[in-house]
Amino acid sequence: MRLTLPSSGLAAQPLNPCFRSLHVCGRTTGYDGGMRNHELVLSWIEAELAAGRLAVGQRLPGERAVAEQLNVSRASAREGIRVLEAMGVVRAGVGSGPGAGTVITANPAVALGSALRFHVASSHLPVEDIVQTRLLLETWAAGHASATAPSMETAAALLDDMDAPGLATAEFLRLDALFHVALAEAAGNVLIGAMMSSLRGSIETYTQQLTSRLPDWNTTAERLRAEHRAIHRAIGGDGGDPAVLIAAHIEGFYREAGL
Amino acid sequence: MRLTLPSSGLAAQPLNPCFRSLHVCGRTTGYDGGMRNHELVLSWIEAELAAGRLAVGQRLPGERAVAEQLNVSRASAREGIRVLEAMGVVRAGVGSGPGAGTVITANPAVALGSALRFHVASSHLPVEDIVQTRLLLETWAAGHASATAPSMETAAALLDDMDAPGLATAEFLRLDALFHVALAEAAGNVLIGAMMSSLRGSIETYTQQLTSRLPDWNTTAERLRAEHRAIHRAIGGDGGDPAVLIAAHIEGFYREAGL
DNA sequence: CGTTCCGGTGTGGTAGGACCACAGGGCGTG
DNA sequence: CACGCCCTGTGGTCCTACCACACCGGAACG
Repeated sequence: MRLTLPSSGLAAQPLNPCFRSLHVCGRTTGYDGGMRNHELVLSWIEAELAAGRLAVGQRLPGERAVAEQLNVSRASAREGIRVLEAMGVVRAGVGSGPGAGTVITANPAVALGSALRFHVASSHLPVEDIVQTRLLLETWAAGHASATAPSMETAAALLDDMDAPGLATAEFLRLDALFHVALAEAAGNVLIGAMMSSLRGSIETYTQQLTSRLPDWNTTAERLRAEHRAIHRAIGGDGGDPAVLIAAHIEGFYREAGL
Repeated sequence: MRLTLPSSGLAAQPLNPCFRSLHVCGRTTGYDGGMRNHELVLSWIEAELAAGRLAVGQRLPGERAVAEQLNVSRASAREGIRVLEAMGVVRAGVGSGPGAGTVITANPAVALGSALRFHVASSHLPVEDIVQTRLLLETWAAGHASATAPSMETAAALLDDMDAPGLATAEFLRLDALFHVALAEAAGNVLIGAMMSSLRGSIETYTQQLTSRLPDWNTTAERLRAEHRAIHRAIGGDGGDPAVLIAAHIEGFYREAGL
């Protein structure tokens, strides 16, 4: 239960490694607190990020440079960077010039999304829990959405797109998901927007399966369109409680699909 | 135990172009959809998980075995496994015997937690958003908590621990965090419990800084203890709305600290 | 017969070197 | 001036060889 090194708590287990053995595994300086080498990379980058020496949009030093700087092998540096990529903190690109190399990004949604998918796959995260959470987040977001938020225009455009005749079901659902995410973003909370985005992604296939259980898709789609318009109007201040409307909207869909 | 490759006929054929192109390096004519090799490992394990061939508690094949099976190098296999570890899907342990090797776990909280920390560090995730989200999740959880949930006993024990005289501030905060997480878990939603746990972890240092701005810690601690008891009683049905109480509890703390 | 010790074995962790595919940028040639 | 080739730096991959670790079974000892 080591609470040392508070600024970077990735190392949960001691896992006392091999590097303090005289000179073999490199880094004779020691004092890594039992951290594996790739975690060393993680905590270093976290510190650089927190100190402002690295910022979104900048490029990370090359893998070889990172490895040399931290006295680890390139493989260890790569492992750390790989984790960062999975967390949506960086984006790797080959070649040279702008856009190449490892660039710092800020995409919390990918981190949550992929992790959620895995835990759903391992049957330790019931889909009902995700749906329930989604309902909670969206209801809150609708209640706090600002009519003047830029994403509200995006939402309006998506509504028009969804009116296109002969739209395939999958395409409709995709636009639907984007619409809901746009609403969540209109509340101005980055975290909740990211969570909504991840949640929708992790239950996307599930939602598609649900549509096949509907009695008549066209009728449902028409109703969804109308409800979307009503929610959008309500956020604009045109009568009605957005939170109530969106809660009914979501619950109605799952109920009709036979939840 | 030999795991079989997801049928797909061409498993016998070199799935990896590494063997075609003069036996060097990967993916010349990739039929892997442009997927990097470590992503191949990820999708394979996800498939095995979804198919039930891998389950929580079981051990993953050794890194060397995974590498050979997917026709990738051990380094690539390790990168994939490292990502899984960061997502809380597996846990790596050296040595032999039970507990050693790469064991499948289910710990969504670590994934969200570490990712959140990084995005806070990169200044793309305001702490206020996290606090706001925490308030939302906890209020909901308190309103849906079951008095008979096992974690309610844990919560009660934590309350007693917090009554210990001469408790250090940091230790009190640690117990406090565990208490709130226990309450969230009592609502029975795995995802929300995991999110709460991550959120608390990612703002832990921030909370500790806040305490230094309080006029008198002892007074505040006494008030927090009383409020905790009241919330716990309310969930047990002993009068009062748990959601209202916990919302006031959280908001009160941040207000007193000068939010 | 029980106990202790020691090496074998399999696991993750690490290092280092090598090569490939890619994308620019600079320089040379037309 | 324009075109095209090579040089350079980047991530991506592979291989091989180690180390540290923890169990486990057989050998040696009391």
